Amino acid sequence: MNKYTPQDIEQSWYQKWEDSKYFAPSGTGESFSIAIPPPNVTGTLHMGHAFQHSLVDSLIRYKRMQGYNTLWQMGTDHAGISTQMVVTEQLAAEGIKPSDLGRGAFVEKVWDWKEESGDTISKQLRRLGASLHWETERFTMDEGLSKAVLEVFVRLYDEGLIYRGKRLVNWDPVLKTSISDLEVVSEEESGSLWHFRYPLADSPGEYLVVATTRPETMLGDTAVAVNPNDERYKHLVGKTALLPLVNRAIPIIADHYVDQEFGSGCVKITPGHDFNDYDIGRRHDLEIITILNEDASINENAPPKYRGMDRFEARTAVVADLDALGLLDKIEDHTLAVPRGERSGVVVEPFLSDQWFVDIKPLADPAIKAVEEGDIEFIPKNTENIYFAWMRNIEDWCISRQLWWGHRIPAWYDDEGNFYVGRSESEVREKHDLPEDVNLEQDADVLDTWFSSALWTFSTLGWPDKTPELETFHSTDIMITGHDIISLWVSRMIMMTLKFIGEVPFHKVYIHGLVTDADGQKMSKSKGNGLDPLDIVNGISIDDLVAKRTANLMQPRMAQKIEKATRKEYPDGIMAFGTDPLRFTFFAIASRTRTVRFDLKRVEGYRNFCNKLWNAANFVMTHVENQDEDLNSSEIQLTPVDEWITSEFQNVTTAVCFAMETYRFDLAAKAIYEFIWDEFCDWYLELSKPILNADTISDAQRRGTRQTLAKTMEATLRLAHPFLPFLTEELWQKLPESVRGSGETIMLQAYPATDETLINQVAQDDIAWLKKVVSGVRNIRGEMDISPAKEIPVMFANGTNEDRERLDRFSDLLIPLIRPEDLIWLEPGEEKPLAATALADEMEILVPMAGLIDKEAELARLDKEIERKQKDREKTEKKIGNPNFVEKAPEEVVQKERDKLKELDSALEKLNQQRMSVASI
RNA sequence: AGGAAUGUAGCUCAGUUGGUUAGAGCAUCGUCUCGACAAGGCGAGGGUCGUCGGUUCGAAUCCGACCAUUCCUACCA
Repeated sequence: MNKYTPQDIEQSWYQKWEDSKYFAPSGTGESFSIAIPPPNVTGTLHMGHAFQHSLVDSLIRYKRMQGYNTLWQMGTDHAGISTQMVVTEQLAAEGIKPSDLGRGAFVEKVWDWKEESGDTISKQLRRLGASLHWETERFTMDEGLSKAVLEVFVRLYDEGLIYRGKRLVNWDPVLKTSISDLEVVSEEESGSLWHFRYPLADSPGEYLVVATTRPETMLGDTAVAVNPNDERYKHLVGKTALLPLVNRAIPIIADHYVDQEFGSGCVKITPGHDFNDYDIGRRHDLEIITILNEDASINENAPPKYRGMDRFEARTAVVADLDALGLLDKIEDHTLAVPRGERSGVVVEPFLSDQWFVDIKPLADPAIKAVEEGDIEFIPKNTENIYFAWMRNIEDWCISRQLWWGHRIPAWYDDEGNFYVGRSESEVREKHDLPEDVNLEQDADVLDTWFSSALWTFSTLGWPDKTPELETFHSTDIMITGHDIISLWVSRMIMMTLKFIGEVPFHKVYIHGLVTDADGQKMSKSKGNGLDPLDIVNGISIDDLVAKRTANLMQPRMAQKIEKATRKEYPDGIMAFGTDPLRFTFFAIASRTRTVRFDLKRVEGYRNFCNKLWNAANFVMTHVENQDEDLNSSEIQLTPVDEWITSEFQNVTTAVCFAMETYRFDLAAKAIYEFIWDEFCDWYLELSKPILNADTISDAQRRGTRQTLAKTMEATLRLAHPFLPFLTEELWQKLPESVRGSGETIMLQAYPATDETLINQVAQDDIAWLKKVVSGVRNIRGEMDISPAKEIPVMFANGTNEDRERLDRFSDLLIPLIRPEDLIWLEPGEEKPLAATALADEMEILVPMAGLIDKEAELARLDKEIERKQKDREKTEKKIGNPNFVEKAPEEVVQKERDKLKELDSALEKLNQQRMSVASI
């Protein structure tokens, strides 16, 4: 076998698995299903996706091998805003505006783009080894899912849970659509606080001072508010101010919302352009004036001078004009949270418009209850707080978007502005008895993408039809996603699924941490610190990486900085690590923390681990190839070494299964790593060599070890398969059929299960003893700088009968590991030579000093050991000396301490004696 | 402002229901080409478990306060 090169072995297996339809549900056994959090159909895979889907894939493979009827349902969503943006930008590059094309042609273009780029993400998922069921792949805009969306909309409307209304919404003036609260990101930015003087209408010369961060909105002011308890302004409540520039008389009102401490204590009220002001406006029945157009330019409700100006242009003009009138009191520096559209990056405006809403309370209440009562369990538990916090303060959901790409709202308007909701125009006509000569126009808006995603678990299974798939696989078992998705999607799925299916969409929600770079920084395009998972799999040159990170930047001036940082961090680019090492890294870092730092050093470490497994398999192969006679023989005798590794295999199997049942992917990975490297490779393979090679070993024992070697290797590959699918398949296929059976693929073999009868404490104790002896000698060699090649005399003294018996029994195994000149058992009373000493419990291991050992070095080594034991002894003695401890602690704990003290005393005595004799030279 | 989380070796993290000599990987130091593996073997060093209190016979683990860091929600116009 040649070197481990992941690229060579990973490419072909996936194709074979998929062609053989191994990912499809088996149709037998208890069902286990997971719905993929639908990636954007035109998007690309980022580290978060790769992390998430690796976790899911391990679970699915684990359950599939355990015999469950598994379904990992594939699908993508249409990502309304971002997809429309991408296509709009592409058209802009050709000098085409969407309005030039018209709605129908534009939507055609989007479908073209979907066809063109839609398989990127699928290819990427395949490269990661994701065992998704592709044959039933769904898309939120496909016919079936669109039917589900229609059905849900109409039913909710008929029940009065969807309504249309004029409300203040977050408005993106570039995309010219409403967006949800969750699509708005507010970050602190430095700005100014302008203080303006508003003259009082009835008292010439007197004025109020109001402060604002958005001067241009004053054009839409309809009141000034003060706190009712504010002594400074009490006398003004009920009076009128004269709005400068506009010359509108506006009332001075009292409202508890006003903070007396902030600014002047007077607040200008603009109900048309501020959410808080809107609420105040409703409380006080104020006029609502909209002064902006859809693109955030000033409209005809403002004085002629400002009409047509952009909002920021108007800001400057308003400030200048007020200053000229002597009404600018002062300007202060002020940091404020500026709301920007997540997609467009522009400042979002509160904007009054006609929108469709879901009356959310009736849906939210049962959804809250489902989690409270444990029908849905969040993992880790505390992430349910995010859910509860959102759900308990939930506001009606604005579901309409002023876009062309998406599910068009199924409402039709007649010429009088009456609207009718139904599954189609003809249904509407029939239902409302509208003859053909009544003109009907469908609502131009589309639905929020999350409206269709909310139906995901059941719409992908065929709803509204009653399909066998729905029957078998719903509710799904678990949803694995990030914490930012809880409000966006998880909550909406729970609400919609409870409403329409009457069951939960999933029983568990596993929330994974956010993948950051090695410094804990969120990966982002603008920071230029993002990694493409496939670049780690396939490798990338430094020039390509720099090009990728600096292309299409929103702030092109960052390019230089990004390039410098990138060249510093990856001077040679990224080497091709392969999928398995990348996946294993994801499992290893999937602990219960909020953020997981991703460090390529870890991938390198797990690549080394894969290499280790590869080489171990290589070794096993040389001992099982063409050995069918031995492998098939029933005349075998198992040595304690074989019984021990078999016993250890049961332990690791228990640990991995427990970890998977509790979604501790990190602990599963750790258990596998330690078993393979620290037990199987470091000890078992080494111990098997003398058995397989020595003449003194019986044929039956040799066969026993050969079979154990083969069986353990084969079972270990199955144990590791959900985590390292490609490597394990490759190695498993190489094993002879007499070892692995005649199955076609490892991914459909049975997952190992613990066999309690194979746990062998005696064998484990034997090997623990053997390890102690070997480690003792190795320690002396290492500390004394004795070459491993040099054969040294090794003596044993003061041992028990059991020690002596074990020494006899295991000397053949010990010899190759410790390379002694000879092994000598000293009888009690027999004189001990001056020697370096190690202890294996009671037994002393002696390496005579003559010509080998440096006196000072040995004294130092002994002192270190004595000091360590002395410290431990003091602690133990103190415990036992405490009458409260002896009285109150459980008997077994006290006894343990007593035994420990005895052992330490005996060890110390030996070490001190040894020290004296060495010192006396 | 409200809510939450985290603080363990130089770095990144494990540490189940309180009882281990507090562990691992990476990094560091020493050493070795011994027929699976230098992407390796063997050996070693490195920690007052953020600080101070409390509960307990016993605390990294439970409770409180404080300090530090991070995130989320709502924002003061």
